[in-house]
Amino acid sequence: MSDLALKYKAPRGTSDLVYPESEKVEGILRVAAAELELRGYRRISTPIIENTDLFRRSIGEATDIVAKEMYTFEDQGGESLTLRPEGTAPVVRAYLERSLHARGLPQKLYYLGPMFRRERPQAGRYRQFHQIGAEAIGSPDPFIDAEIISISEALFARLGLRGYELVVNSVGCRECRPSYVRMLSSFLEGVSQQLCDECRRRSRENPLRTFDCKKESCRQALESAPAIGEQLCPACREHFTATCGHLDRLGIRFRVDERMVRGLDYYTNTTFEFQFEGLGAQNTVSGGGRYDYLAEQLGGPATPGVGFSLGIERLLMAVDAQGLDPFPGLRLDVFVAGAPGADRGRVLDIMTAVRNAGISADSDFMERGLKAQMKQADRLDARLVLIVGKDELERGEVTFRDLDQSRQWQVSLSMMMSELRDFLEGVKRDG
RNA sequence: GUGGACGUAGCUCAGUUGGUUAGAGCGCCGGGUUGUGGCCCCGGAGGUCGGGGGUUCGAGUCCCCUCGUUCACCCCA
Repeated sequence: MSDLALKYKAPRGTSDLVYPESEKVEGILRVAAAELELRGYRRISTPIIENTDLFRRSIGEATDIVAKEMYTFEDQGGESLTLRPEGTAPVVRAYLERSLHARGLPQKLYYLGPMFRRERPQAGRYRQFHQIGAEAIGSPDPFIDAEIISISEALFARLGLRGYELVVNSVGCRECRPSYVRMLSSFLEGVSQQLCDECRRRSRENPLRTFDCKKESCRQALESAPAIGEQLCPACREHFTATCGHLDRLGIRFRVDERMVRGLDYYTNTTFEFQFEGLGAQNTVSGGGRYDYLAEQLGGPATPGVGFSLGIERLLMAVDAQGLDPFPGLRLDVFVAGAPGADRGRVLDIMTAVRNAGISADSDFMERGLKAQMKQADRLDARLVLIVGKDELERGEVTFRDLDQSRQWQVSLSMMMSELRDFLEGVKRDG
């Protein structure tokens, strides 16, 4: 295969997840799901494709995601479908479509799976990436904002992660945000001479975005820009204060950054991000916020909601960067090796018996010699090798070989299964 | 979409001012042990030097194009 240029490769920005990394990811997802379920969140799986309009309406026509990053296609029936670029809109759509409100409020749902955005890949950014996220739909209570925020924090703690910062902000509601944006716009007009071209464009199209310009000149020009905190209406201010208070009560450290902007249009009130050190330019591992008008925008009744989503690849980058290895790869319990002269059928019988007892077992499928089989067992990191040879079979025994200790002993076939169980229990107890 | 860096065996990389059979380590396969892994020794397989074009007597080495990877911008998980 190496003499020909490979014809097919994973599409740009996508990748294959192969063991042991696949097992590590599986482990992380299990812990994440456990943290969610611990808090009463239930799993929801929505389709990977949705009607294109769902995303246009919810995320916002002017956002980069909708304007240039969606994988959109027309199916044979002429319907415009899009590979989901994010998880919240589909969940809210499902909530409305399936009348989940009838099952009690709030509906606490979590999801897990691939998302698609057509961007230029770079560290921590892929065209197909994976998120685990949760939505609490139906409650305006700041307690639930704090709960949503706390989930990522709990997961990071479980994985032993450090070196991150939680940044929170409030972007107000449909009453106070527009007047703030107008105020900011007129401020930006005043300083437009000092802004870069990019920021001048942003001042027109999405004034809040000027805050994330990295150029020193722009940052200086924005020093005296009006802050949203002072412009929030009393209700929003109260909501934000309460949310922060609840975070304090939960013992979660955070920083309020009134200039933090998030990319989706549907956010209201609370927004937040967990940013990590040492991950390169894409350092937001988890983020989210409140979206109190989203349900109505999708044609449903006014329904408040809050949620977050967390990037699995970025989480994994952080885990690796910090040298953590919370989920080592799978280990095989038993390798059944056939020594020369042994009936391979008997080897198969033994392997099958072991597997039927719920103990993982593998054997040789390359018709190799014993030496090569031992090597294979070592490579599979087997806890134990059962050597089945002519001598053993004549005596009605098998040889047990402990690869870690380099010890071996004989066991009669009748005692094999119980000896096996004892051995495995022993190694597992000793670690 | 824009910019930079890089593309030599499965992996990590060497390859002198262009010089003619393209190397190493690791990995893989086999042997050294008539039935035994990890260490050691020996052998083997595996590369049209990303692809195409050009310059040259001669190009992995120079030039152009192209594809890919990667980092950054934009933006976001």
